[in-house]
Amino acid sequence: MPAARPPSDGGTRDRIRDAAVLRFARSGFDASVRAVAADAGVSAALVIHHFGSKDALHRACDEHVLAWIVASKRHNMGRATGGQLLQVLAESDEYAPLLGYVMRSLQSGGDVARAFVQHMIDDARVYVREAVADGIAKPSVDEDARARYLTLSALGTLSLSLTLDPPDDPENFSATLRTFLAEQYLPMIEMFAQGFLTSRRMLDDYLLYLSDPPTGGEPDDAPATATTSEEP
Amino acid sequence: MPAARPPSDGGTRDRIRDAAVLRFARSGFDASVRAVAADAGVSAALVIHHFGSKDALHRACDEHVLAWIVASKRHNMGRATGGQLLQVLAESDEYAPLLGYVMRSLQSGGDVARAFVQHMIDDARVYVREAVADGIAKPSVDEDARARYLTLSALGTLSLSLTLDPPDDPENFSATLRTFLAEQYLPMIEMFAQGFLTSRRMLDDYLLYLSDPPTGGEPDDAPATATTSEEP
DNA sequence: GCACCGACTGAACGCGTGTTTAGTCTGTTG
DNA sequence: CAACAGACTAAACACGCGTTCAGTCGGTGC
Repeated sequence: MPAARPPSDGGTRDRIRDAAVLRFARSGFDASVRAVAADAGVSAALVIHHFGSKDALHRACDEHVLAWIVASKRHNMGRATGGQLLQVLAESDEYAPLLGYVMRSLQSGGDVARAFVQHMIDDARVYVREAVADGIAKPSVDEDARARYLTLSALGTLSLSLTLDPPDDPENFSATLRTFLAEQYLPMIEMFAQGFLTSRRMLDDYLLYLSDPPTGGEPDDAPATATTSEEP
Repeated sequence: MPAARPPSDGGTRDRIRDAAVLRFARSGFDASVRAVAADAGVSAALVIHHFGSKDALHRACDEHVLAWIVASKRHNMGRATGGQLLQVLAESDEYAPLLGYVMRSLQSGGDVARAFVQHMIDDARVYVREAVADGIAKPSVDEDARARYLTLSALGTLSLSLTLDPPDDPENFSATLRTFLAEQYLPMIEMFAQGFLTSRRMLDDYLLYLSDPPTGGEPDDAPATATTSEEP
């Protein structure tokens, strides 16, 4: 007979899954089944009974978090521009632990990481296109590549920053994100606003180089009359 | 009696350490002591005999890789600009596995990761300062923050990219890095050359906001007379 | 010769892991 | 009531791990 636990709160299986998401976010995916079980207030055997194996539990957590990502994106659509999406999500204390799970996945790879990043890239593509149409952002030679780079860069910088000095309180993702932005927002926006180089020369040289590759097949547009440019 | 192994090549301890660096780079730091021992052609007990514990072996690998970083930086100084440092290092097949080790550390955190990143930041500071002095790069409001951001951004993007789709052959870092650059070089240099936004407005607004914070203590320079700017 | 020492090994120990087993309890269904 | 089903657990199992133990080898100093 279990002691001081609500006899039927909303499905023991879900409670175990939620506890697992939280524990994985806190301690990484090496956390033991027994630790998850203890968090959920059940025995380790019951975890296996409900999910079959630890791997299957991991997959169930992935699916749950992934479903949440899709749902919350649909809900928050239009409420924030691309750059502030994470911030808006993190503000909600309810969803913060789920973002912790996503950050863990980002460090470990796997399907959630890929799917999450792909969603972010798709969003970025939309936001960037709108920004270009509104005259806020400069156009790019390859919009898809830029959206991908911007996303990988933002998430990679955040992930590496968190890995290098882990936050004191991984639970409160909102505070963690604020700390990160307080450090990186200035150089980031400076880069966005004015770039880094004083001239377009390097870019133009590389574009020329692309249109006249030194080896392999020919490109798909320019007739390529210029060489790799050596005059000033 | 050991069978077909050179009786004295250069110290068994060093051979074990080198094997460990390689194995950790390939399989991560969860690789077992027995696996390292098998790679080195010795027994697991001998590994412990020489290093005391697996943790100590890990630390020895860290120190070795760290020492290599310092030495090779000293050697390669001036041979490459900041952005191409990694590329130059990766070209040398001899050092490629060590870079694999560094990338693993970047994903796992710890002292090597911090020290490596700090070295890269220090280098970036120098290179950026020279670039600004030569008129190649635009000056920044906070040069240190920019050097830090540029480094974290570059390494974070690379690390995340490698985590999301791990290379087929983690051994030769050179090919891996070429693949990465082939995908990301264009949007990267585009960002460096022209930035992203069409106007400095967001940056200037943020600078004004910094000089007149809405709460807490006052800043250290401007007398802060402007509000948070709402006119065009 | 003989004692000593460090390199080195195979076998074992202790522990934590994921998983299985056997069984108890509770609610439902005939 | 009897029979079944599923939630749930304590105990055990099998395994891989880092580490320890007891002992063998080969070289060196006396």
